[in-house]
Amino acid sequence: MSKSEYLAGYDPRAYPAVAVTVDVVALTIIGGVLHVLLVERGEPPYAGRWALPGGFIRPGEDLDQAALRELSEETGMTDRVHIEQLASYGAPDRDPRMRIVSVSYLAFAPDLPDPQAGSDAADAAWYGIDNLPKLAFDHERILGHALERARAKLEYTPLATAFVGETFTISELRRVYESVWGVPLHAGNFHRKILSVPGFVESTGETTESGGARGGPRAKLYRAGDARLLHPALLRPEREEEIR
Amino acid sequence: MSKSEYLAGYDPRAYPAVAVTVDVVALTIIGGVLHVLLVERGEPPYAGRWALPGGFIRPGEDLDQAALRELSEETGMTDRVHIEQLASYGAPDRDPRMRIVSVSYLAFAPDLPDPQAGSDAADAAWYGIDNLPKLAFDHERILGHALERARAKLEYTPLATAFVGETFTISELRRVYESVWGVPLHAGNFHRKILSVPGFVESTGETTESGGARGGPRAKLYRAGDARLLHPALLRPEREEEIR
DNA sequence: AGAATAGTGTCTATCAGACACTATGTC
DNA sequence: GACATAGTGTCTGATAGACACTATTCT
Repeated sequence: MSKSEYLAGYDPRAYPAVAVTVDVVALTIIGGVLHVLLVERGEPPYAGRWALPGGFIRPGEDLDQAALRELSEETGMTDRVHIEQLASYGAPDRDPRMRIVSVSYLAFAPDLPDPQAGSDAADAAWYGIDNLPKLAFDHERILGHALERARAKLEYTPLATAFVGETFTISELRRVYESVWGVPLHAGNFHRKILSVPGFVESTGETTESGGARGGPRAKLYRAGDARLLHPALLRPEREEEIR
Repeated sequence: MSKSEYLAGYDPRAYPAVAVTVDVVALTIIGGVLHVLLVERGEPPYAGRWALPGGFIRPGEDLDQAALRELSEETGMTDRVHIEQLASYGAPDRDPRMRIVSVSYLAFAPDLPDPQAGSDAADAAWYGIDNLPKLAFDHERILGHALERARAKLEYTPLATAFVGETFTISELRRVYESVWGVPLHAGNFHRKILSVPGFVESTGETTESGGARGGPRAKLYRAGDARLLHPALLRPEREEEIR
């Protein structure tokens, strides 16, 4: 069959159906450690294995809507949730049931409630990023890509404010960066840097009710500013190993 | 129907089929101007309208493979082509025929041959980025996202070397940046900056056969180095308007 | 000769990071 | 009192960008 015949006669409806799913990498910070939301699968394939929450898109539903729905089914949250699309995965054998193309999403939220298991999941829980179980499908790869994206976006967008409350201190913001990047940052320099980026944070004029748990003065409170990009960016410390 | 019943009974095969396509934003530089590959649609919907090259994924084919196939059908090129995935688009009404989720790809190549129209396309041509026709579907949106991604990736990856030949001069590389970013750059500072980024380019020891068309000394030739990330990055000049 | 280009020298304002220090709070 | 934290001062090395200049090659 020539290329022309192949193309002219190609009709997707003549082939086995393709299904499209969304998989959500939902991140939050618990006790200073980055956590990801996982569900324990109740049905084959991979029954009993942990996986990213996700599911099939429904008729009339846009991809973003599907991701937000899947997330709210597990967490109940729809407010103050930042969600954005990541990559899509379509290896022919990535799901043993049928051809499935999955669109992955990244979500961030502050102090999330305990997750609720959906009916297709036996359980749902937040897992510390350094304490992950083996995941179903190609979800480890998806999670890896999502983490790298999250780390990079902290550098040049005000994304970190999505991990904290409506108002926050500079130290709280610093702990977000430290948790996601996994490196300690210099408190003094970080403080100055944040305040020097136009539109990143704006002062509320208030301070915390009391000092820190282990002492220290009351900290000034800030809220997210109107910047969509940070300029100059907050660059991660040198990562020589990633360059080549 | 409760959430549980809905989820437990949900079977994608019970719903109208979803089709998955790939759409490729292929960029090259012709005469110092960034160009994008477009095809003129031969069949409804949008017959006669220009669109991004693309098509349905085939059984057994990964997404990346599908994108490369679509690109080679129009250009005949498979070598020295950089291709990478961008976003996916799945608005329920983005194609009038049926539910179609499209995965977009970005491709770059140097001095491409004239495009060949596939049988599903009436024509194929390179369009200057400032001289585009009205596009079919949501392809203007896809193209906009692709351009922004390409511009950003020039900053922190050696992607520019994908637009030039195997060996190139620093000036050729500068013209890539100027074409894609659409701004003039300072030749002297650019030169020094490129050579200061470890692994971006490496000298071949050769020079051009002759000086430039309008005079000037022979330029040293370089080839792409082994860096995957540029550090420090080559930042675009200030873009105040994009920050908020 | 005149013009354009390759490549280098140099200066300045800015910035990241190191270090130090004060003030304020908790235990 | 001991200790941790918030926030600021200051210094240094690196860098981006402006400007200048020389050498080379084309028309």
